[in-house]
Amino acid sequence: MPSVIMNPPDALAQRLADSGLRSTPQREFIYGVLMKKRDHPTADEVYARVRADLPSISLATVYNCLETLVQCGLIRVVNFERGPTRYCPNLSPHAHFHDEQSGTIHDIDLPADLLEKVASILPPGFDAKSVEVTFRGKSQPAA
Amino acid sequence: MPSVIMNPPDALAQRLADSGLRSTPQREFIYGVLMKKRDHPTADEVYARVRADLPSISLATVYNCLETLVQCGLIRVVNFERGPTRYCPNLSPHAHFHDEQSGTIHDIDLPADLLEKVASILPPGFDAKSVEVTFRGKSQPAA
DNA sequence: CTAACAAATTGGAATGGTTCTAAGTAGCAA
DNA sequence: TTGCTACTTAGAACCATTCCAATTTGTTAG
Repeated sequence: MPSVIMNPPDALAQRLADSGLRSTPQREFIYGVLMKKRDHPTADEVYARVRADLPSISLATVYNCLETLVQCGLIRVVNFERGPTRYCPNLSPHAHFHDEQSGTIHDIDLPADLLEKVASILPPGFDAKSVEVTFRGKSQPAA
Repeated sequence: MPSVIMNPPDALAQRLADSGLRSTPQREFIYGVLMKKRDHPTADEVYARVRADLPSISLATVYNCLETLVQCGLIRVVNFERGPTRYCPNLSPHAHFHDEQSGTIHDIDLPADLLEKVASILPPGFDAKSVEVTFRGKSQPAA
C-alpha cells in the first residue's frame, strides 16, 4: 500500500530523499529546532539550540544543513541589512516586520491579491522570481 | 540678501552645515560620484571611481563619507542578501529589482497609493518607519 | 560480512565586507 | 600662536560565512 499519507513526521526525510539526499541526525534535529520554536533564528542561535541534543555538532554543519533545508524548500532565508542571516520556517507568503528596538522579527500575512498588485508594478521585461516586503520600525510589546 | 535660492550646486554643503558638519573635498567628490552615475555602487566601486579625482583617499573615508551622506538624507543604502551594501541616489519611493544574472539593480517606481496599501497590512501595534520592496529575477537587457 | 564508494560531518583556516583605533591633518576660534 | 574639534588615514580587528582537507557514516554490491 504505497499511498500512505505522509505527514510532517517525516516530511523532511521525504523531501531529502526526493533530492537524492540523506536523512541525518544533524538535519533532523536542525529541522526540529526550526519547527519547534518558529521564530527567526540565526545560524548561531540554531547552533546553540541544537547543541542541547547534539553536543558535538559543528557550526559548519549547521550552515550546511540549513542550506540543505533551504534547497529542499523546507525553510527560507531572511536577511536584514547586513545582519546575520536568519532562517524562517514560515513558507506561506508573508512580509517581515523588523522591530528595531528588540531586534525581533514578526511575520505579517501578505494577501495574495496585494502580492499580485505589487508584482504588477514591474514594467515589461522584468521577470520576478521572488518579491520581498520588509518593514522596519517599532512594534508594541502587545498581546 | 539672505533669501537666495540654493540649488543642487551645493545642496550638499547646505545639508552638511545643517547638521553641523563640514564640507570636505572627500564628501563633495563622493557625493558627485553618486550623482553623476546614478547606479547602485558598492563602497568599493565608489572608492574606485573617486580615486580618479582623489588618488589618496582611503577606503575608510569612503565608508565614513557614505555614512555621512546617508545620515544627511542625501543618499540611501540598499542591501541584497548578504552582498556588499549598495548606495542609492534615488530618494523617491521606489522598489528594487535585482537581476540575478547580471547583478544589476533597477529602480522600479512605486506608486504612493500602492505603498499605502502595502503599509495597511500591518496589524495595529506595528509602527513602520520604512517599507522595502525587493524583487529578484531576470530582466531583459532591453531598451 | 566486507569492500568500495559516495555523501555528510568536522575543525580550523581563509575570506570579504565593514568597523574600529590611534595617529596625523586641517580649519576655525580665542 | 594655542587650542579645539572635525575629519581623514592606514592598518588592525571583527564577524558571519565559506572553504578545505581529513574523518566518519551510510549505502550498495559482491
